[in-house]
Amino acid sequence: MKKQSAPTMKDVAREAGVALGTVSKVINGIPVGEEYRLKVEEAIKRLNYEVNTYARGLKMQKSNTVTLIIPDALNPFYSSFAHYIENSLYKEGHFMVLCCSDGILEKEVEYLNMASQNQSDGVIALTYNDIGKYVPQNLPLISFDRIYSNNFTPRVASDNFAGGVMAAEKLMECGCRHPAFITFHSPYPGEADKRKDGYLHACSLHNISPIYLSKLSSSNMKEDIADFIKHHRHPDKSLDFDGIFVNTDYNAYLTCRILKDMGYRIPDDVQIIGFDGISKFSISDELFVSSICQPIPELAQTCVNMVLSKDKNMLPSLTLLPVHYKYGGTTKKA
Amino acid sequence: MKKQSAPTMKDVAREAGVALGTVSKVINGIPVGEEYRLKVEEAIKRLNYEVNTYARGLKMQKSNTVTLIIPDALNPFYSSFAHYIENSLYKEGHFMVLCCSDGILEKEVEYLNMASQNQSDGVIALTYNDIGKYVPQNLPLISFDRIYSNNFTPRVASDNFAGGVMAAEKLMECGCRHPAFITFHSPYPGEADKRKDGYLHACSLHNISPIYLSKLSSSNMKEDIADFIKHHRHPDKSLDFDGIFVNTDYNAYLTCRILKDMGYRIPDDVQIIGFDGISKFSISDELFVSSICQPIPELAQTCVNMVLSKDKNMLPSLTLLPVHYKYGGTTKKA
DNA sequence: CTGTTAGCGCTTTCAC
DNA sequence: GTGAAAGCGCTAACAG
Repeated sequence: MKKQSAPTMKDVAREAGVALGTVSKVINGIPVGEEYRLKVEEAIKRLNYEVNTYARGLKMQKSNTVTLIIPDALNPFYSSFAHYIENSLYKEGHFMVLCCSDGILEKEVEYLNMASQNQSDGVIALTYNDIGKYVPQNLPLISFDRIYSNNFTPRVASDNFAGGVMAAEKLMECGCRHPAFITFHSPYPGEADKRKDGYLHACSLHNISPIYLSKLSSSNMKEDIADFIKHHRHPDKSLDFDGIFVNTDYNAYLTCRILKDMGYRIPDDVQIIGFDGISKFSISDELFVSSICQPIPELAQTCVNMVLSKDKNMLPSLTLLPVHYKYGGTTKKA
Repeated sequence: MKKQSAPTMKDVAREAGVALGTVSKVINGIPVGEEYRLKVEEAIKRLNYEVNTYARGLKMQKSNTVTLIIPDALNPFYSSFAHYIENSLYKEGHFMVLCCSDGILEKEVEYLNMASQNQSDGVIALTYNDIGKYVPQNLPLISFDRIYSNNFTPRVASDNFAGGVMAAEKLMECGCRHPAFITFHSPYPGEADKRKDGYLHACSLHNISPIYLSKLSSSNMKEDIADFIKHHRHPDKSLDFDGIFVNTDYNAYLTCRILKDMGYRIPDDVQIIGFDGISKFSISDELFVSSICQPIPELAQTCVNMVLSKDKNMLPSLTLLPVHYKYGGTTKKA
């Protein structure tokens, strides 16, 4: 019976007529006599040999694998992020283990432990919860946006404050005089909260203090938005606002729908700017709403660079990348 | 200096005062004296011990890891599929290595080799290319939709033929008398081609032979669609068709846009049915177009069951899951 | 520069 | 029942 399993280094050594160590050297690019190298390379090709990464991982205590934890891969922001993380990792010769936590702390912790025991070279996490105290020792972790209670995990995020400012200025530039603001945020603090701060800051520079709705994310955001609008609607149907900055494209889209259902025209009666930059089908270049776009590919690349970086002690504790405005049909053209 | 790396089985054995093999047995659920078991379990807890999956993988030749190859994680169909694959895998105690191939054959082959050398327990592939002859031996592979030239890889797909039939019947039920058909397909044969067959079959039962556009996927599908429509438009603006089945939601959405831009009303002038069942933001339940929906969670579960199945020789070579129609605003309500 | 060898942490005989 | 010991395939230190 023929040998069932994949050829090993030993097989290559026998085939090439050299010692085991020599094969290892050839594979790892350590200088070796020309003729030896050729013999080994031929044998490798002949046997279709591939190094067993488990044996190597066991020896080297590393795996060429990085774990990405996101809430889910349905939300287009998360899945795009995963896509670009994979791309960047691939360029660096690493593979991505993708974990969808559903935002459940227990799952996040379980994935973290798995990453540790599986010798993941690191973890990039985009979580709802504070996993600060559950991070295994010696497991490099980079956080997207969320700040963890260990106060230690380097964070990468978009410049949300600047994005908020940008949203306010764009709305005014497009003729808004009464900007409003809607946000549904998570109970845990993150950079995303700064969208609001930037917006309010920019408004205050114009001596405006916008009306706003600020609540925790929930399942009845639609009703909350509708209530907010009704609360600011006069008997003659006029509104207290002529523009709204909404903290995510999805919420902005909901807001649009509700306003349209009430008979308002977008952007004529109310202009809307969202945040994220999600395009329809994720592959067209058509946004759901005018938006402050996060630079997802660059955010991903930055996370990858950091998680693979050699001297983890030299990593900046916070890295903020610039956002940009993109027209998406819910603002007036300049 | 304290021990840096994670505790090993040896540490547990020392801590518990038992032999190495005993610890292994406890961990693997092999019967062991009650008092020994307790001692070991305590020691494990005390040291916060976790098995090193690389050592185990090296020994066992398996990794609790399954590789998923998709073209990208931007397209919502692919990313949803990835999401549910991950979910199903997690339930079975496995992890998912996600690979985005960009539809490039070389990358697909490279990922396949990686999966083999990384001792992936199997691969689920949704690819553009025919990777049939590059599949490493002994690597369990399940194909989504695509048929490979090795004629050997079990396939899982939606019942596309039934979906085509369903689309035709739904259009007629909604009052269409002149159904048309638009498809942009890949150069490689897959179950998805049957959407057309089913549609034409159902039409022929009604003694109709629909006009249609059938081309290879490309970057200028928009123009192709526009040309097709113009070709079937009369001087009085009337059209040769009053309903179109388009082979994907994305293409259906493009078709909608083009028709609207030309001044036609959807669904009043033309009804449109797509295929896939993609919802806006992937998380709302609002479709882009009325659609024949693929049962993504079930497809994923089926792929996972098959790739992890014990007797690979008993796997059906083709498994077709039922689709269903869902209203999405581009058809008339019954 | 080459070949030999000792483990990496684990599972699994095989004696006891 | 338990414990000792032999590897899984690889790397790296060391001797030749």
